[in-house]
Amino acid sequence: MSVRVRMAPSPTGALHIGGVRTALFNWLYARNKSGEFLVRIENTDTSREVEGAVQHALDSLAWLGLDWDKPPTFQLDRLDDCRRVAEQLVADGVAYEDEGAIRFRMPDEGTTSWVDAVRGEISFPNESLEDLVLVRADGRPTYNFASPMEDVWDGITHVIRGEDHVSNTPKQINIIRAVGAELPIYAHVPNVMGSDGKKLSKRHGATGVDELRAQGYYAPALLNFLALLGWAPDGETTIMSRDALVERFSLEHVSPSPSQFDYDKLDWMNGVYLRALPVDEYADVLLAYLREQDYDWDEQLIRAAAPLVQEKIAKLGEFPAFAGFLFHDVEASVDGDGAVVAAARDALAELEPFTAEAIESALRAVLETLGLKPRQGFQPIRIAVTGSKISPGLFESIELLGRETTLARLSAAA
RNA sequence: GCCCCCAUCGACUAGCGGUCCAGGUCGCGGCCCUUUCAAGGCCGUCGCACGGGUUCGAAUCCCGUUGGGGGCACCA
Repeated sequence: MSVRVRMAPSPTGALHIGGVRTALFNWLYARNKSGEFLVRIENTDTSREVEGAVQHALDSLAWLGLDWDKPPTFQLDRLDDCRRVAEQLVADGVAYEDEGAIRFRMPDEGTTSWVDAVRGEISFPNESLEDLVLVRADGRPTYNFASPMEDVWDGITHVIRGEDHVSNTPKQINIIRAVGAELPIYAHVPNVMGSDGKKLSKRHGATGVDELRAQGYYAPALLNFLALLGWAPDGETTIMSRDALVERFSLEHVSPSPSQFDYDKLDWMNGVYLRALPVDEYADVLLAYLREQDYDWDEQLIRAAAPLVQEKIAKLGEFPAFAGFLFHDVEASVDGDGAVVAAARDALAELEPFTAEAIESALRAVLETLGLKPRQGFQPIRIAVTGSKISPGLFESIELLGRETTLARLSAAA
């Protein structure tokens, strides 16, 4: 039988890091097995639904390059089917009415167990299973009823989900058995924790895919990083393309224990991906990011600045602060006495050609004349021109800025 | 409280009884390079939670302790 998996977000907010990681594992498994990856929206709790959350989740998946094979389905659409099954279960004597709701009669003795694809055998004593509400008094099915039924109807072969669902599994297994359907294989993947080992939350930093995107993380890098959270193909390989990830992914190598989200490592990996891009492509990515963030800066200048920053910044979001001086005025400031700055201005005033190479020679000559070491001499010039102690290469920056602006800033500082 | 699960450097992990006085990556420290910041190069630091077994032999298997996580809704 061909593999079919699904991700099942509830539309209650932005897609969370843990949620995409689970989606990613589903997707990788499906692609690895040449199976299908479905998206199902679990929206039976209408009261908690957030406007636009569905589209938001789909956008996040698409941004990461996770494609789905059929139009997304909605749990609420199967309300009638669920009710019908519940009534049948009542007729069969395995469910009963209780204050307007329908409850499923869980077995009282023995155990319910399954072989989890990532954790091995898991067993629950049936006496710990409460009789479960299948259909609420208002007629809406509950999650623990609708979810397994949809898995059955959709022909889901592998239920790959977060470990918070482990304790739901014995309940769902009993329901599926009661309707006489075949059980899927279950795989419970570990949770993603914050840097202190506690549940990932706002205080750890960005927790939504949209936030990560806004900070300038590059989708392929994030994908790679997320895949390595709780999974590793071997002990050596860390940088893997989408295709390599698909080719090597397996449930057996998914770790059963929770892992911490390490922003430092993500930053490093993002830098690795960004630096590896051909310059043109890097410029495209940078430009697209800035437009997405509503910067209306000149395209040609952005493209020209791209090579100056590619090796310097790990996240696209650093660009405005790092190279913004090319696009807007800076506050005039001096570091020490203005002598070098004034001398630099004079040296550049008539310089031809106004290229990085020529600028470097001219400025080095200035330092030589003044008896300054590069470290001492270039810093005041950098601060005058860029408004910051940290910047892209000075000479290239000056060339890009142009003579007029450069001289104006040097004069203002001197 | 009850139920389930997990346990290798600070972090992500490799390891599925001998090839491990434990390997890779991030981070961290040092040095080199250097116009700042990065990047890069070299070197280094740090770990099998603890206690019992099993075995000729255990990071690897079993039991317990401790610690951590998840769950106990007419939420998903």
